[in-house]
Amino acid sequence: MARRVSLKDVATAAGVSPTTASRVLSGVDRNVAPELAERVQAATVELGYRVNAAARALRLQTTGSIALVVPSVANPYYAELVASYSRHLDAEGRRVVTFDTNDSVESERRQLADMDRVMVDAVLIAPVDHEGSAPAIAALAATHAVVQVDRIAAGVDAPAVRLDNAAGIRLLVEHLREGGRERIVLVDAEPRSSASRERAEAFREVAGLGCTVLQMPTFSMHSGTEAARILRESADMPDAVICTADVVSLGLLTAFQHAGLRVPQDIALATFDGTALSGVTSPGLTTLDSVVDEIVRASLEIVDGTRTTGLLVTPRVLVRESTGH
Amino acid sequence: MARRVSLKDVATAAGVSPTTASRVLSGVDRNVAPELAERVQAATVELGYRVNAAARALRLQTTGSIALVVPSVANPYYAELVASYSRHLDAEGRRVVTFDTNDSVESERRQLADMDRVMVDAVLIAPVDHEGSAPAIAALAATHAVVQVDRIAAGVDAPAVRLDNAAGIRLLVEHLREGGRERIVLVDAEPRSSASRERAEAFREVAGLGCTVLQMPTFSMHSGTEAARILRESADMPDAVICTADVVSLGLLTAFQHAGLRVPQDIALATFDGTALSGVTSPGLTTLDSVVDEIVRASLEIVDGTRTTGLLVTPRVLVRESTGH
DNA sequence: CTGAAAGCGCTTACAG
DNA sequence: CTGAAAGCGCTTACAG
Repeated sequence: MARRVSLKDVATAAGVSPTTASRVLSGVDRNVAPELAERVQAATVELGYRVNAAARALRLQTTGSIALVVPSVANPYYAELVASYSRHLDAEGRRVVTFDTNDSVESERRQLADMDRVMVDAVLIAPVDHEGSAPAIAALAATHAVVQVDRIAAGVDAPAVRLDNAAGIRLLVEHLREGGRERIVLVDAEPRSSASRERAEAFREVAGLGCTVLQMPTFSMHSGTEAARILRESADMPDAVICTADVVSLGLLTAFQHAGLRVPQDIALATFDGTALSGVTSPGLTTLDSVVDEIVRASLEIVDGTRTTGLLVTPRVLVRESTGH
Repeated sequence: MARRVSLKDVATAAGVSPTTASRVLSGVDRNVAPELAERVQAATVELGYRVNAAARALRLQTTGSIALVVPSVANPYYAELVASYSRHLDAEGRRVVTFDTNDSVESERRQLADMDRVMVDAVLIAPVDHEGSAPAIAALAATHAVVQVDRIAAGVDAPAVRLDNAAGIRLLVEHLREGGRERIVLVDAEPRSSASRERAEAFREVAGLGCTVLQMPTFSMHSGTEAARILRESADMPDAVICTADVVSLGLLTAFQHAGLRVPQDIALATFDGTALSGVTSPGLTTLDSVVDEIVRASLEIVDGTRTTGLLVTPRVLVRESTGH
């Protein structure tokens, strides 16, 4: 790869000024003689010219790129979030660049501090830890356009778009009770995120005696199989489980089935994210319907300035076989 | 957000030249009087200065960022690939920006054409389609540093780092035969990628009568449950299945267990990627050991110029309970 | 040890 | 319709 071809090279080859070449290629100013335009196009192809992103961004003061910072792209919920942003932005020639904080406050801090090195117009972030994530996000928000998605960090002055987790818990508990389930366990991650905290609090309020919260280290299939083991070894098995991440539900389900437990006959299982995963297991999993598209839409409106306030999305239950009455 | 604070603002506030301010902040030239350095640091904090990525990249002609273009971050195999690149690059102050082509040649083409708009030093790509992906990748390779990872596109002149898929198939078939399995089915995606083709070809060569290939549209849990349904409805059930993606294996496993089939007693199951997923199911899945780290290491060496040729990684079998003899 | 000046590669207001 | 010139915000070779 020799020195990269610049716009000047193209202009020289086409026998026009860089101004004219730029006008042709950026497609902004259509007032160029057709013949010149053609020569510029030809030279572009001939030389294999590609615009320099840094120069363009420096001049335009905008990049068309948005950063999305999530705890784990391996979590299907966040994978679907990424995919939805891609779809929405692709359609208008913009793009999302994804950063995985690996569920680590330290990694998140490092990557946010490093955000200067990436050209983005805004940063969308799902904070790892309600308190621990706050300083780095607040610092970033002082100089960048920041929107909190799915979760919030304590006291950060940036709009937030997320699910009403407490309402979600109340809806699922209600649904399970209507099916006659009384001994419900909530399986969640350790309450580091705002979302986990809100759910645990709501669950403790609404669930009565015999309802407990089981907190696993992370959202993973492994947490699901571990939770299944713990539940089966406990003195009194619950008659229903709510898992707050589809990937955890999956681990629970395979472990239950491996142990010969029938879902929903022996134990009901409800999940939370509503990713595609929840619909393709056997049996299908009752879940809160996915709000990924609402989150994406509202957060992009904030980025684009057509919306100024955050949004708390109200959940709905999507009933499938796993909680069959 | 008012006008962004520039280096010049910091310099003015600190009463030094932009040259000196730059020397302090870029940390390159330590020959600055301690007192001046201190004033610059103070002004930086005071004003909330953050370097402009575009200006820096334009001047330095390098960004420290690498693009990784994968078919689906929702696939745990690619999620682990992303995570591994992040780990390796983070350690040296560089970063990976991830692009999801959504298993679509059209989306891949669009995003590669759009790569000009993102500042990256190199592009690592796992092509969606052996033939269909070739033109866009070849065009990109003419102007960018490109490395093909995990898969290749036909006739593209860019180094490739990937698993020896044929060898992997041969090893797994051999392992299953040693356990007395004779009627083996290979469950793979439609042979659009180079990897799927290599596997199908190797399987047809090594597997005998009664061994068939079942090709599903995509790598997903849903493909796994569908495959299970198809196999159970077929006239003669196999006694072993090789799934070429862990996420497909997972779908198969839950569907088998839901149907009351025991793994491995009734049917053996081997998988391919060796992601964390394969180790946390019940039973654990026999798999090829993960080669993600080898792929990451070699591909980064190529990017950094300490390696010039591609690499075909030789697989190893990791035996777990799902193929128990 | 410090700073004035050049230049990375674009785009666009301005003059013609 | 076209082009010369300015300037986006940095970094560094050069001169002092």
